[in-house]
Amino acid sequence: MTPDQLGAAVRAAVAAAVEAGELAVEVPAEVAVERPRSKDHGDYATNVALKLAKAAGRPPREVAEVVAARLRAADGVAAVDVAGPGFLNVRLAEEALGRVAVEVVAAGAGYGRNDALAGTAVNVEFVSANPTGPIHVGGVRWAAVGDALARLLEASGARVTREYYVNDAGVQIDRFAASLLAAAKGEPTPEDGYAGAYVGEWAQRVLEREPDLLERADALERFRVLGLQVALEEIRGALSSFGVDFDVWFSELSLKGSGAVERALDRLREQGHVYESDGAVWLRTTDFGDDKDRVLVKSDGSGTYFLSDAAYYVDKRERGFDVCLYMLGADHHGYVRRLQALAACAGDDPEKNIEVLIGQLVNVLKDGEPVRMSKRAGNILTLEDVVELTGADAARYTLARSSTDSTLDLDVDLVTRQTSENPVFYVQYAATRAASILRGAAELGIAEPDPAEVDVSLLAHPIEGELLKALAEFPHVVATAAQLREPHRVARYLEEKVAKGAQRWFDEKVECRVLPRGDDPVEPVHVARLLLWRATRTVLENGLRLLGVSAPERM
RNA sequence: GCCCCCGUAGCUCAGGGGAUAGAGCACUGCCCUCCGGAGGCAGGGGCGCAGGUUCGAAUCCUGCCGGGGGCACCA
Repeated sequence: MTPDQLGAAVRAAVAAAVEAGELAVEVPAEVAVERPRSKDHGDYATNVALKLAKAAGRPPREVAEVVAARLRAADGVAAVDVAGPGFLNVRLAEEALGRVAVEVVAAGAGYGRNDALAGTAVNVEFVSANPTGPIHVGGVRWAAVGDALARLLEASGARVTREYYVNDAGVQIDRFAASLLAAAKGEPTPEDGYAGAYVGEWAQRVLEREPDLLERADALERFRVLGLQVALEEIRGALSSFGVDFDVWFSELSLKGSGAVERALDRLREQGHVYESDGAVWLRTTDFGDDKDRVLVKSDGSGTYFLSDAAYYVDKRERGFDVCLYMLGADHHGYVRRLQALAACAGDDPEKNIEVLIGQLVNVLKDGEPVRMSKRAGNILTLEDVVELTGADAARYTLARSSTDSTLDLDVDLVTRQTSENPVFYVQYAATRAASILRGAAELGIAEPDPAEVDVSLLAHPIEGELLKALAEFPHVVATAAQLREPHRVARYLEEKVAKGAQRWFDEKVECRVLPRGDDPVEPVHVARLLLWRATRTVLENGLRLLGVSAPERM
């Protein structure tokens, strides 16, 4: 029985009590069921009585007794105690716990999914680094977290589009083109130009396409066009080898040709938040909490970057997305309010249609010293560098296992060391161990059982119970992580609950052995444990998949 | 000056109002040594400070202190 299933039973108990006139409250839409820290407090606990006491006008413990009386009759519940200020501590029947393993194996790759976002189209825009150089380590964090979040939203039933906004319209592209041209000619980097070693390499790639380029009058323009192509190929390839594939590469430049800018201006005017002042066209974002109004069209007639933002947002909504998710670095936090105000100015609900997530920066440490990252200076740590140092799995896991609210110290030396100090190895190793045992069973000729025919009440060891409860939490972890946009919750759960539980169980080599020794016969308990190992492997696979990390058969 | 994030164990970090605040690394002592020793168990040590809300605060609110990032008719 999972926490959510028990929650439903608790609600039913409350509803029955209300029906019988024992409680005068509204049945809550959701009740919190969690695993108590102390083993003395049963398998699961709920604070429902504490929450209902005020509305019921009665002491919490009294409410608890009423609910407990009903809950004791629920299927799979062995005992219910009222404890402390009014907690309900529930002990499950062994069989009810064992059924978790059956459910997990029966659901397979689908275990953990939910349909909370069914019918919702979500646009997840992330990375979107300037196409003037390789993806640097800050972008790598978003690649790892953004893709994991996209996977989580999909696991919650959403229709997700991964989108990369290509800033191909600004003066930085002029500088980029000029830098490539200078490098191709063997001239020094122009002032404000890009100076990394990659500039020379990419300039060569452009020349390979059009060898006579340097003699042509439109050389600079060609370097702009072809340089952008080379940059995008590089970026796309690097991200793809990182396991991140975007559905849409959206060109900022294309907004101008498509009429999207005009449509956005029309829509904003219709909503009545556009005005002219000092010869410029402004959007009155202060109507919706921004600290100042923003210019859309400058007094010289050209559009601002914010105008592109507006056109891009309106375009996304026109493409049918219910939720437009933006993942930005901390250096863009000032955009949050104006983007939300923009959505409101367009007549949308800034609480629903737009979400801006801010991720703190990554500090890269090497030899205990911070590594300065700068595209302009060229001393950069790129996505490829990180993958080369750690492997894609370790990098993705490490970057996705911390809250994006925290600045992350990525210690190159530590991540380079491929030891158990890196948590991904711990989790992957548990998955590998599960695979190894399943393989061993196959080699002994023990077939994996039909889940429905296993006597799961044989999984009676306390450590087996702990592991079963850990597996039962997975759907709730997935739903919560998706709802809060916090993929790191999945990683922490895998580490602390599943991998840990599996390792502890494995260590009970005498009492919880899976494979019979020597010529010992295969008994039902062995089969039941085999099922639990399969369930464990399934949750580790499903969880790692959500993070874009592999679950190897062997390491 | 204003805005955003952070402050939890020696270090790196979890903790979406609940019971005795958790992991990993490091340190100390054990266990398994024949399903993979890349493992397990135990111990020491912690919520920046001050108020407030609440039956209950690491969590929510206010102020202060400390660290990081940011303010544009740049892109």
